[in-house]
Amino acid sequence: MNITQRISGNEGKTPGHCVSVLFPLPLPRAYDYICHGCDPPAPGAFVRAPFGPREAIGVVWRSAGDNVAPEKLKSVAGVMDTPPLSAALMEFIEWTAHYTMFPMGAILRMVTRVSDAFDGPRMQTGYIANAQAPARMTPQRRAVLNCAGRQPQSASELAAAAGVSEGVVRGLAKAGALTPVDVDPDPPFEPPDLDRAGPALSDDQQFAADEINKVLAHGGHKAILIDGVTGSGKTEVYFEAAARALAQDPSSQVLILLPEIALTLPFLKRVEERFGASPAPWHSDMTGAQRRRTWRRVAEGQARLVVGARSALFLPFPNLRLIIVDEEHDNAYKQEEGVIYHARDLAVARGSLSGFPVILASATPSLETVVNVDEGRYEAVGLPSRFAEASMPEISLIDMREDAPAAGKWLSPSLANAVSKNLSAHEQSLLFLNRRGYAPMTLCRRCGHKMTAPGSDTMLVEHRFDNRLVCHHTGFSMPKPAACPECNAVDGLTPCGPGVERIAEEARERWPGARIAVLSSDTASGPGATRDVLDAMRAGDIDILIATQVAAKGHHFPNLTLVGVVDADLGLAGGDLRAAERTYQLLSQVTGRAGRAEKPGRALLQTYQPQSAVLQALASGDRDAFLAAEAQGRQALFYPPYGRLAAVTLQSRDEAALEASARTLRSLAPTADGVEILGPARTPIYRMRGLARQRLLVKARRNVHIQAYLSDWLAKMKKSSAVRISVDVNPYNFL
DNA sequence: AGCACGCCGACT
DNA sequence: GTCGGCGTGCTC
Repeated sequence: MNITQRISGNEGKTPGHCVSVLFPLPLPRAYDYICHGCDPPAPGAFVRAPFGPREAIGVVWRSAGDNVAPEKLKSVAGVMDTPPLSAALMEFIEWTAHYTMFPMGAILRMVTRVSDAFDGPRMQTGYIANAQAPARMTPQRRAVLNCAGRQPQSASELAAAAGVSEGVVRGLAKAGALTPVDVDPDPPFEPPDLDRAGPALSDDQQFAADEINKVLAHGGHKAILIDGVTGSGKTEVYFEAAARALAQDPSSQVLILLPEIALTLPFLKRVEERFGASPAPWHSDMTGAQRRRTWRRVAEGQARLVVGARSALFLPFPNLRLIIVDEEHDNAYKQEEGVIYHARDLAVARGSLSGFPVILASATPSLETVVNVDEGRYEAVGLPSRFAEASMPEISLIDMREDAPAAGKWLSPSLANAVSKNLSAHEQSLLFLNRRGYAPMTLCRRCGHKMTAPGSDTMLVEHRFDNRLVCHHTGFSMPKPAACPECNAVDGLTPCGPGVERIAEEARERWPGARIAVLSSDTASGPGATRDVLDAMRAGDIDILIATQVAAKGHHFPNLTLVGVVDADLGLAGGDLRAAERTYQLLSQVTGRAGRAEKPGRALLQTYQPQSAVLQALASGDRDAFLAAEAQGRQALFYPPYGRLAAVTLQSRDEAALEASARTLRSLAPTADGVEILGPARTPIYRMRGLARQRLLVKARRNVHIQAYLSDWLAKMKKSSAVRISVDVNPYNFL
């Protein structure tokens, strides 16, 4: 991504006792206020200010907003004691707003979202031991006193530890035998231990770490790719970089970004082992209190090492000095709801704005990143070999046209034989199919009706485990009906195609004695069950694991020697510009699960298009040739990263109005050098939740400021509430 | 995002 | 005659 697209100067000088305040609301600019008497708070300060009929919390912004008659200005109501936002973060907010074309306040809202961060620390009462014995001693009281120490514990903690009720604790406090103290409900994070030596590194790892150290020592911004196959030890290398960045400055902070799904307890444990302290976590299923703790401690600069999912980019770091983006190619970094952004791209922008390095790590780097390396904008260090002599799996293709499964079955004879052999050798197999549920489509044998979600052109997927039909796009679900809702034929509804549950059914039939488990993100019994399956797999208590991509990300199974990909062509079907690249990345990651130190693994890919470039590249292991061919194809068409792309999507309940608006919008498009408009066309999934959608694509040369073009264009369109228009700069999802 | 204002349907 | 539905528009 190109970060030379700077924000046009907003150089307005703030008048003496005026400040402008940006609110975390979807508003494009700041509003001006007076500070009567008091010194105006500095930019970055959190303030309360009247806003319309209510009061809101906002941030003092650098420049005054547009001119409003001074007598109309309201007064700032008060300054919060929350630490102010750093100038670097404010600049990042402005840059992100311009880049994504979302209002500045909407970006600030991502920083502020932590609901009760402003309530301040509501102190809790903790108890510590003192020398005074209570007048009356009881066994319960003795138990509590034995548990109390110099570290304050809450009444409930002490009571639980002593196995008594809280009343006993309170009684002791009243009797003076326990001293109550105020305890911050958000305990500080343990500081990382920077004197702790890291693990011994291999020669390759040491070389890579040294190269990165040179960049860190030099200072300033640089993006560095750590390019290494699965198991080559990228993590240890970037841990060294994190340690170095933390040691350079006692207040510096480091952020490790992971795709949500890879942010697991085992990863946090690895960080803890390396740094002797658990990092501050940030991910979507933290409780309100956990989020507040991380947010506050980051804002204070107390949390120095943060491990988080993409939204951690918007934590209020006062002195962020390094970002590491692990699995940088992962499309989960693209936020598709609310403010649409790509966390990898924003991470690089953040580093560029603040002058610190950004490390990208991947075994299958994105074409964007590879091209940035080739063109000299990014550095790269390679980790060519697997650590501990583990070898790469041998990958072969199964041509399904010649090696066809029996009718109603999905496993070819070759793949089935390979699994059988593995079973008798007491080695584990993984059957991979990136499709949740039992069957991806349900249709009526009598009338041909396809089951779709209400108001949507999305297929309902049968989940036999809980006997429901589920929409994977809208979240809609219903019990599987007995009769076709269209023609009322009983027993006409037929599951079509395979999902993991159906492959499991076939496997259980075929290998009745084998220990078989299914793993997908919606495993009915919840996330605990997922962990149990993963543990069982690692422990060797499962013979055949049938899984979606959840098993591909960040897990290592030591006794897994065979990976069978049930449908290697699946990801190619949609045909968007990144389909081949995505397929390569996913299948390369899955097949990389096979193999261990002493014995190379095997991977078999079932395909109907064995000649396709992706599958040939996977079979030959020639990643760089594949990337080169892919790059050439994109370059010829000026597709990203050789050109810019933006999607303009219109949506409405009213199809006629939608079509008319789309045509009008098209006709208003300014002609500009190096800009091409494609469409309008219906989106591939035309209706979603009752809204019909049309899309225009803007394809521009790299030197075009596509945001400026888009805002000129969209400003000409009078906005209506019936047809909503949204922009996605650099889209990844074309559904 | 809230919250008020405003203009059309079914109630005491 | 009023209560209230949520479309539209503003917030220094």
